Amino acid sequence: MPEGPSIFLMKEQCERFVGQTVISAKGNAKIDMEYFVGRTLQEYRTWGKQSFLIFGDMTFRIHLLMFGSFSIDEQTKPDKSVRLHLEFKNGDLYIYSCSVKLIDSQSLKEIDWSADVLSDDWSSLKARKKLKSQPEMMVCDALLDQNIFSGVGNIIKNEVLFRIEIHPESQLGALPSKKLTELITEARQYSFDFLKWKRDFVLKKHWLAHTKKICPKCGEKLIKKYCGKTQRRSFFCEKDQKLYTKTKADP
DNA sequence: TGCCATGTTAAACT
DNA sequence: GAGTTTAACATGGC
Repeated sequence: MPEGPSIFLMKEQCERFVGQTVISAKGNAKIDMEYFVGRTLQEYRTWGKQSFLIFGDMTFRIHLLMFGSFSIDEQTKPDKSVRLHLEFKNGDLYIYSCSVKLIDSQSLKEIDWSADVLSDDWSSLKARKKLKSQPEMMVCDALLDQNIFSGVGNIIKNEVLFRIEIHPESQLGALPSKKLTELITEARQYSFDFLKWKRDFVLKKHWLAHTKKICPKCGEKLIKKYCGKTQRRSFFCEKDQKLYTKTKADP
């Protein structure tokens, strides 16, 4: 469920609750549910994989982590597993196995909204600056860095690197300028492709590298390796994806 | 049954 | 204290 585009789709479905007043708030999230009863959902905003339900001074911050899910109107899981259930006049929102935090709405101002790859405010220039400032960093880690590419997850990472033919363990500082541009452009572009395919329930069949065994370009075996500081699995083709490194490997 | 995975955070270490 | 490693959490599919 939860890479940025999935959260974006969730927002689309939840926007019907904006302007609505909470009739009841329940669930096993460790927060003061009563605070929201009688209050109106003023805005529903997302930043990468995070969702913000804004109620005046306070905001629910929801993160679906790896296994989170939601449903609208119909409770789809056992009652005790509902993390958050908001009842509105025009429907019900149920959210499961996620992280729910209550935050001060003021803190939203500190978020760099331009880092969200799906946002209209996305700034490729800022992304470039952030990437430039960490030349030692591996591209596989950079793509998963939510401060740089908010919303990008492991699937998008693998597909982007395959598309632009860069080895996941390449270092940012060693990338030619043109490749750096491709990295930034494609991180956003693939996220929109992901969104489109996810909307039509055809995402998986468009995967070229992620979870695949054979390279669709050259037919060679794909490598599966846990790369970088993030130690997330990477699927890549040693033949088609070039390794750019500046510093020598271990002495 | 056991393992793994679209993710993050906090505690426990060096 | 900084930086790093480990553990924890939660669910569904193979």
